[in-house]
Amino acid sequence: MSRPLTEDDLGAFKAKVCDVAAELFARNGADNVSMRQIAAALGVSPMTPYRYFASREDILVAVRIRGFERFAVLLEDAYATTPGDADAKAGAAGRAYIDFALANANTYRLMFDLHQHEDGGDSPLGRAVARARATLSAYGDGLVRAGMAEAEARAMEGLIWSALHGAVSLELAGTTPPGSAYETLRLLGRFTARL
Amino acid sequence: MSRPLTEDDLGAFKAKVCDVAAELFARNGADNVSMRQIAAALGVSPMTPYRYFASREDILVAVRIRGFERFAVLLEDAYATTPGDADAKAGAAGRAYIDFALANANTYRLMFDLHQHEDGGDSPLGRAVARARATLSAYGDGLVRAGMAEAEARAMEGLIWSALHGAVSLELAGTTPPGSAYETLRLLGRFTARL
DNA sequence: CACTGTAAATTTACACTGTAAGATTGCGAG
DNA sequence: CTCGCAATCTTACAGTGTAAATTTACAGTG
Repeated sequence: MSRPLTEDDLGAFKAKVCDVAAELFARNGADNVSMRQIAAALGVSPMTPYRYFASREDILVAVRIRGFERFAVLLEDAYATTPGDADAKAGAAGRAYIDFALANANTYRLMFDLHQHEDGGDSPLGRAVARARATLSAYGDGLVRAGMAEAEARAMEGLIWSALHGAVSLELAGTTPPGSAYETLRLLGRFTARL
Repeated sequence: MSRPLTEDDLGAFKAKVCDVAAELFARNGADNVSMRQIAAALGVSPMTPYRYFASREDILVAVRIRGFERFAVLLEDAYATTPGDADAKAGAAGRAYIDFALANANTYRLMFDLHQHEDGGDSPLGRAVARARATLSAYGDGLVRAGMAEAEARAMEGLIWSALHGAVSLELAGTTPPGSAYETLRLLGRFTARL
């Protein structure tokens, strides 16, 4: 092909790799998708993706970021478009959280995979995670405005996130029966309702 | 070697495989340990473990079971030996939970790996998980005795487990900062304290 | 136009994986 | 001692991620 590689074409190809990889990961689980499969689905030779990504892990990171962004949009929408007080909005966001996780199990697994090596947080991935967390922060802001101490409100966010993530993780791992996550959310709503 | 293979010798070798594998998994992470490494650590040829386990996955399951059993003992001990009311005991069990997860990160990851295929629950693994859950059930029993509806008490257990598992998972994945899990436990204790 | 330098893409190759299949070993029974 | 067979070891294969060598095809020059 041609000599230089436009910044745009470069980005476009990277995006295409992400699309194809995300699709394959979602269908088969990230562990069951090889570089050769991704390349084949792109109609390209096995080594070509390496011009655009340093390694397989790099592609995983890129797809994780996409996942967190899609996730963040869903949570933001649920929170913003649901009428009512902060608790009603938070409940809707909670349901959106669980729905996303259960409907996109493999993507959710990939996003929260425990085997990734943590980076400081000031990375593209870190920022995508922060955005997904932001909806929760909006809820915490409301608590602060209602008079709760800042630290307490942030800890409260942590509890909510932990409970949601724990509930869907246990359900996805088959450790708890189907429907458990919703039950946990229901109980969580009871708690948050009384301050 | 000899002709028959005593039931005991068979079990003894399986146990040795588990010991060695658990050690390697804990040190390097399950993904970074190959059959050949396990065999080498046992001083045996690469295919020998296959006389005792059907597959690599089978060894993972066996090690998972051991993990859950060790975990269950810790939780039971913390609950049983801590003086005070049910909340004090539950708090101690919660601390034991977090300590175990953070101190044995790779083992915990293996135990709660999201990529395992769920079996009905009536398997050796299912029973080991149930035993680890039992301490939580003891707490729920106390709630029932104190007048809470059965279903509500069980859901309460689910919430506690979800919050603990979520908190340590997020911390292990580097998604939340160190110490977050303890903070979540603290807040959880505040809630359970007021019924 | 042919020629050439070079970036992109492909092919080849290597070390490694889980594990199926065949070859070897060494003890117990006859 | 000899034979059978269970336990083990060796070999082999299809697959992996990816490094290195090779081919391809265009932009710019004479």
